[in-house]
Amino acid sequence: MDSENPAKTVHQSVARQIAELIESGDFKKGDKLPAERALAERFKVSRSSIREAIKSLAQKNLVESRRGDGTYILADMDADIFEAFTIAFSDQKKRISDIFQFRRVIEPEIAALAAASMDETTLNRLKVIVCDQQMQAQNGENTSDLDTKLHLEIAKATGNSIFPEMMQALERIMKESRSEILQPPKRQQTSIVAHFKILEAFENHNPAQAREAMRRHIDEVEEAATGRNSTE
Amino acid sequence: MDSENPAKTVHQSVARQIAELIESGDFKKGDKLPAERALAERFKVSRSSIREAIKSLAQKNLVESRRGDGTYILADMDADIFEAFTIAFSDQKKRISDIFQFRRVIEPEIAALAAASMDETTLNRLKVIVCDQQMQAQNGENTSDLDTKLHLEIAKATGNSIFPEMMQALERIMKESRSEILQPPKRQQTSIVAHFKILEAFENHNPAQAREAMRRHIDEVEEAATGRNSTE
DNA sequence: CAATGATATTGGTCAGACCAATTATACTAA
DNA sequence: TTAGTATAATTGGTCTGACCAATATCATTG
Repeated sequence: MDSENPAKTVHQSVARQIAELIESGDFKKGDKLPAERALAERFKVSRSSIREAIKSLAQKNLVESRRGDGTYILADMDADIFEAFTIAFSDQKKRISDIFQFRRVIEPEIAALAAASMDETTLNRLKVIVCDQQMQAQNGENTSDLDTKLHLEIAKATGNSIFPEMMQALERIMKESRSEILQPPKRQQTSIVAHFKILEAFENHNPAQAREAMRRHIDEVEEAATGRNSTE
Repeated sequence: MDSENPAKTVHQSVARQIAELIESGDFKKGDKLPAERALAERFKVSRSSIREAIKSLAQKNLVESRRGDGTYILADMDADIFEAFTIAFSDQKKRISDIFQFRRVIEPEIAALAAASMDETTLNRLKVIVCDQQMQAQNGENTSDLDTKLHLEIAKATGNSIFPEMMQALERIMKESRSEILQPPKRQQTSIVAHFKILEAFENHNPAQAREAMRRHIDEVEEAATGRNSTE
């Protein structure tokens, strides 16, 4: 990944060297790092560069500086360091969880409202979408577009134009957060099963059932998105 | 969250100021930030501090520095969310009943989330707002601005920035859609009483209570707005 | 032994200089 | 005129060395 690249700036190089020192066990969690001036001499660079390097590490929550005291190592750099260096977007992670919290609030209610005012033609349209999805999935294609479309159509089914428009806004936000979750086939199938359950609730004109089915669906999707591996 | 803390270092303060500049629209996405030397002069701090501030913003993927070129604004995440909702909402005028249906779905949940994560300083801020509202009402003034502010602050208290951004966008379309509902004094008082009940739920850290209090409040407001009596 | 106060050490900030990459400008040649 | 090129100006990256402010250390004192 990034363990072998030129490190085009000095502080990047230093940050990596410090991380390696920690990783190699020379320094461990809770220890105090050498003073900035000492590190500067040791690495033959200026104190500014040391400071910039430390700042990078601090931003990733790997170390913490205390004025007048020293800089301390927060994390044990086994798996942690890999995570910190590859993720590098703790804000992005927060954003994604925010999005799902929002969806968890809004979408079950949307499903309930849709169930309450569901008519046959609308239901048929939804069925077509899910069936297409099922077929695409069987062909190994990516079904995320249809997934988006389904959620949007459900929002439209509420009869309240605010809901679909909000869904589209949400879609835009998710795209910009570039989470772009590549669903493995198994996840896609799980998702489709959930969709059928939601359709079932619609067919029954049962808002409570729809709400619950959608809630579970969102939870499942979040689980898949937030990285709970998806190994097979 | 972090909008109100001392900023105990210079670069933290500067980073926040720059972030605010971006948020306020003085600088927008894709723009080039002023040169470090210019920023240093503008904020009356050394270039080192500017650099440290920019470094923390860069780590959050808010800006990106290119040597020999400049520092560019990648995104203001919250502005993106607000924009997405604004675009989605601003198509046409919404029916008032749709707006209230939407609020009935979203705001009780927001209140519940806020109650769950309520801290004392936030609660105090809310109390100040409602108290001001009470006083203004007694003077016969219109309190709708404070009302808006309260609902927004509650959304912020969830800690999820999507909610407040959405509320602001919603506020905009409400302003467009409604013909300036002049709340009669009696209605204002009813509203304020409801606000106090919501605060009570917050004080108890009771999400269910907060949800229910907000739900009733929205219903009352809708009743007033859609003209359902408000007789005396 | 506990409280106190001087001193040393540390991270934070500042100033000014130079380096290196990029852009903008002016000039030359086709 | 236009294309290409050398040159200057601007920008972020690095360095140096100094001082500030918070903290820790330790000798002094009661």
